[in-house]
Amino acid sequence: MSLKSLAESMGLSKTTVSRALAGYQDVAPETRERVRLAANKINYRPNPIAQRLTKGATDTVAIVVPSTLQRRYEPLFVDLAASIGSRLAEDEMDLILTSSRPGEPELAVYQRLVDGRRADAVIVVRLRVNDDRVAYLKANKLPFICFGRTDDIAGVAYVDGDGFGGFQAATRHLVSLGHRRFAFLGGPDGTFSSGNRKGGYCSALNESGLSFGPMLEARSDERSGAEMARAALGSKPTALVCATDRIAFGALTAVRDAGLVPGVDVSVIGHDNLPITAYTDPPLSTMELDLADVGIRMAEATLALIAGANPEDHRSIVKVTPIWRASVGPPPA
Amino acid sequence: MSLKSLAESMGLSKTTVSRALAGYQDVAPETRERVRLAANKINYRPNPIAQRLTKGATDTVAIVVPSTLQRRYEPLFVDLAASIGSRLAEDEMDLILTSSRPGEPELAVYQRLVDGRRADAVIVVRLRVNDDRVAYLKANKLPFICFGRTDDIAGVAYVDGDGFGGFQAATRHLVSLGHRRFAFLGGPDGTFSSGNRKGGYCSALNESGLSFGPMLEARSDERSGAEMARAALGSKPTALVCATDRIAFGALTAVRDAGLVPGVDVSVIGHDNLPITAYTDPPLSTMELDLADVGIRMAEATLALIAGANPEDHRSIVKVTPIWRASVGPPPA
DNA sequence: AGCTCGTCTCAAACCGGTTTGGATTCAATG
DNA sequence: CATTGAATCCAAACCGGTTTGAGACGAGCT
Repeated sequence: MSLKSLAESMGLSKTTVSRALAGYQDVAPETRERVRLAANKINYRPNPIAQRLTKGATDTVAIVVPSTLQRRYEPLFVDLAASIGSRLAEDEMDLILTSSRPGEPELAVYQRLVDGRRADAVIVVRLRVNDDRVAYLKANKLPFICFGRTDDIAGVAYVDGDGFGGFQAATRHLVSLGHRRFAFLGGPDGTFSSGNRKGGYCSALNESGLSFGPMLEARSDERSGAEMARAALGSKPTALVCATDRIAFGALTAVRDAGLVPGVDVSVIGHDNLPITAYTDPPLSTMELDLADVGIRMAEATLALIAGANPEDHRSIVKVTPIWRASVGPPPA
Repeated sequence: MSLKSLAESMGLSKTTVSRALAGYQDVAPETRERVRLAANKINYRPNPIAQRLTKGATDTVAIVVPSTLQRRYEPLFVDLAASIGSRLAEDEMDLILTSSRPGEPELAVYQRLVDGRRADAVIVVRLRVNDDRVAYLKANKLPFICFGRTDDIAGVAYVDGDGFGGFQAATRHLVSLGHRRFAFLGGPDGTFSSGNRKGGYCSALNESGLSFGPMLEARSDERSGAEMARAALGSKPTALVCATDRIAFGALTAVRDAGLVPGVDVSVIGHDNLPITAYTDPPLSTMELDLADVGIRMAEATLALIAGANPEDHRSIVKVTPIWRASVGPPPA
């Protein structure tokens, strides 16, 4: 079971057995092979805890579930986490999932991670424009990587979807279909992604000389989507560009409630390509970001950071692809 | 930083400092207090890895993301995991998220956990009637707890939603509304939860002397829900009882595609109370299971198991509450 | 004074690995 | 034959804690 007992049973020292298994050259090839066979036979695996103690590392990366006051519901979070985790596992690293206790501020989780020395690096999601978590981690020199960007990106590594490009392309397409009156329904004010998506939206309207129309911001759930849509419909837009699918779901409801037909009277597009988008009435246009790809990139960047890489060398922007469905059509005549 | 340096800086031995912080009585009260203050001042935290090494435990619980060949999308998984994790954190335990690598059988993940000695206990979700993971964990004596039940529950601990009770109550209600022709759209054949829900459905129909109607089983996603509904509509049911919300979403689409009005011509009910259910057209009736509660129960059971408790003493069934919305109404005249 | 007992403290061993710095053996070299 | 050096192997130290077993000291008792 233990290195010691294995060594004793072979009449060798712990040192030799350890080095044999690690493949060092200063062990006779014949001995190396003998040790390997014996280790294999009893299915020996070095105790990871002991290895970590000597290495002085935890071989662990933490990902923090964003806390929301309400229900946490983050449908795509697992996809991302699972992808990160399975890439990390290839390097014998564990991914731990941490979340704030009820009522506890989110930053407290990061504090626990820092001074409990429970992880070699942290993954931060749902970035805000001005993010205290980023500042805290930077100050405490714990390597971290963001899913999403933030305002002060000096010295930070990130992987992000190209929200700007996605929303720009989508909005251009709506313009080309003939839409002239738009509204943007965004996520929470401070989140970077929502601002970024809004940027792409504005940019496309700008180049066509069209006015931005109402640009609202609230929570990124269905309820808030419905409320924003209700407010926006006052200015008779023919297209609602929504920062997330959940907002778009709410918008669909509001459009119907106003006696209008989504996809005919008012076009709606979201972002995330949740599986259900293909099954709403009408099916929702949306944008897709390959989270498996994002996860792998994040995991690899994390490994590099732990190895001492410069965070600024580990940034990437992943393409966002619009998916057109019946919730978008030409504006009514 | 380390116990040793703290001890030296105070002119005490490691032993005394360690015992003082642990609150042993054989340290002079005055010394104990002095040590506590000094430790506090430099914000000392014992290195968890070192503690684990002596304790011979990993202080870690693993939860395995169920692998599906397709996209993993498990919208409520995070809610459960976050709840488990935050309860475990209160006892200084970490929750690690593991998932199979692409193409790897799910059981391999459990094997890695067992012989890599990376966790003190495992959480198993998405139980199958006949579950090789359960058998494997039992055989290898790694404590585990299931979210859901399985066929051979001897020696296993579980927390599960009362799918039987929920579907029974819901079906009774449909009967009382006047429905007489039903269909059940289930999840994958081998999953316990789907079978259990079907059981509740059958039981309610049985007691009213009604026939079960078509009972289908396939994947629990929207697409498969649509296909099953299409097939079931052949026998002109007035109510579709669906094992999950995602199946129900697909069913709503199929009903509309057949030129029928959901909630008027055909009632539909799902299970999970995904946030979007309140925003479909019509809003979807569903059933709710309090996952925060489930998570806490599971975490506490896990802690007990690790402490050596008998698994069979740690089983609970959590209430499932139907939520009635416009997708359910009386049958057409 | 000699003994016992309680109180407080600490050196050393241990957990299970890795790494350092020899030690031993033997063949090749001068 | 003495030296050098390569090839092997290993004892001991280390990572940072916890626990065991014992020692030092003073008070209380005979």
